[in-house]
Amino acid sequence: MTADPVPSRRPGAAGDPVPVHRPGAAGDPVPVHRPGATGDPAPARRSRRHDPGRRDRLIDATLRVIAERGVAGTTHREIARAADVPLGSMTYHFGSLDEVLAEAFTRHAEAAAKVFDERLGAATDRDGAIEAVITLVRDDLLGSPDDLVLAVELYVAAARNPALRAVTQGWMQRSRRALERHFDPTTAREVDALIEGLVLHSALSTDPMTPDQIRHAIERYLR
Amino acid sequence: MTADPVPSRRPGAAGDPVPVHRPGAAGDPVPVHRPGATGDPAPARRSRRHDPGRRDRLIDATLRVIAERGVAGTTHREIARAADVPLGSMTYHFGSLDEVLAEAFTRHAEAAAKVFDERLGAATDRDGAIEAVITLVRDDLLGSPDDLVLAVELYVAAARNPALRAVTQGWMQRSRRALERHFDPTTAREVDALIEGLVLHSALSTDPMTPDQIRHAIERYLR
DNA sequence: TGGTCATGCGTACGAGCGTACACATGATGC
DNA sequence: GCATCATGTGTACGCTCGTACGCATGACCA
Repeated sequence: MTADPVPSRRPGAAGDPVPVHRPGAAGDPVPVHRPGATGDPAPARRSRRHDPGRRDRLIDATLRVIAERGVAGTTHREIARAADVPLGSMTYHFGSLDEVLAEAFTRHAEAAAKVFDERLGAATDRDGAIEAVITLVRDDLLGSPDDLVLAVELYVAAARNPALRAVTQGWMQRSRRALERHFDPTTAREVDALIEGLVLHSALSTDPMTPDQIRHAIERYLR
Repeated sequence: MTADPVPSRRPGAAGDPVPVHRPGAAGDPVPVHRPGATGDPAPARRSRRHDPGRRDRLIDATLRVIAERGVAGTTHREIARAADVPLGSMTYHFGSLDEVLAEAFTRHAEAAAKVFDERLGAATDRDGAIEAVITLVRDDLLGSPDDLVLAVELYVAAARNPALRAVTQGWMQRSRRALERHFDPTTAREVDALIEGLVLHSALSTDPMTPDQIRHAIERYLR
């Protein structure tokens, strides 16, 4: 865990997006993966060269590992195992573990913000916006426990790592901005905080709030 | 990080509270500590036997380390260094690192709940209770950033560790109970969540809420 | 005061980590 | 079809971790 200078070596020194590799065949999902039905011993020697989209799959795998084992349990080896790629592939695609984490969290925050935008963008009046907020919390946020764990993990990681703090900031800003399309800035900020609290409490409570209770809390505040 | 069976060896096998050691001299704070003003080389050989209260100081040191480096950066060695005791002392007083963490968090939650009780216990009517909540959030929770970090760290640790989850549960329950002395259960729960969200947002925002904004949010909800 | 033994400490071990880097590999240009 | 060399992998290194355990130490009893 070091966020020092020098993003590390890596082939494509100057800023090209994907590490290197040429265009090649079209990017079908999961190019090779598990051999199919082989005996357990002898892990087999698969041709795995030229796998475009591997970097993306690595980030997906990272999010899965974080949700399952927490940031503390997220290692190069664990991610590589989850994505079924060799360990060396990690240092090839990413300069450091911090870089992987930051990119994974960025992607997650991006996706979450998108849901926020969509839900609230569909509303045309204030009542619709209130319904949208309720749906958002009840179905999207509380509906996927993995996302919830990811959020908490992101919070605590952000408390320590400035690069991640920027991600958290951006996320918060975007959700607040979405709320401001329907409510005044003060209300937006307060509702945002309320949502945060409701989600967190529900996530950690053995006696989680019911959908009706969620609805009640939000309506009480907004009406 | 293993929470398996067998709490480990340790001298006082059957359940005695403090590890072992006889009564001895009265428990003054910080029995020995740093030599005073010695040259850096040669760490000196201090007599350190018979140090009652060391276990307590280790837990205090643990909380300091967690606040400073996070749960992930909290190791036997780091705690021992912070408390200025030898590494071996850790395994002598605690069966495992998990045990240290659980005990530290329990103490922290206990202290936090006490503040909650005191603030709300002093209130005699509903308006007083609302003022108490505002003071609590503004001065006690947001006033000490360390506590705030500890809270978030506890949350994420609890998501993974069942023993810690009990601590979090107890804490939440106690703060809600305190609120219920002045508000109906539904309101109590919702206010509790609101507080959580306000604190979290303020903690992570580069643009933290002002005391007035805190007051506004709570009053809006409760009046 | 001197012997005894519970108390507390120094040190070492095996495991797992992030990262570096030499080399195998197979797509590309002739 | 073959030589070439960028692309991707296997492996090893140095480090820190949690934990175990043999032995030094000094408080207590006679």
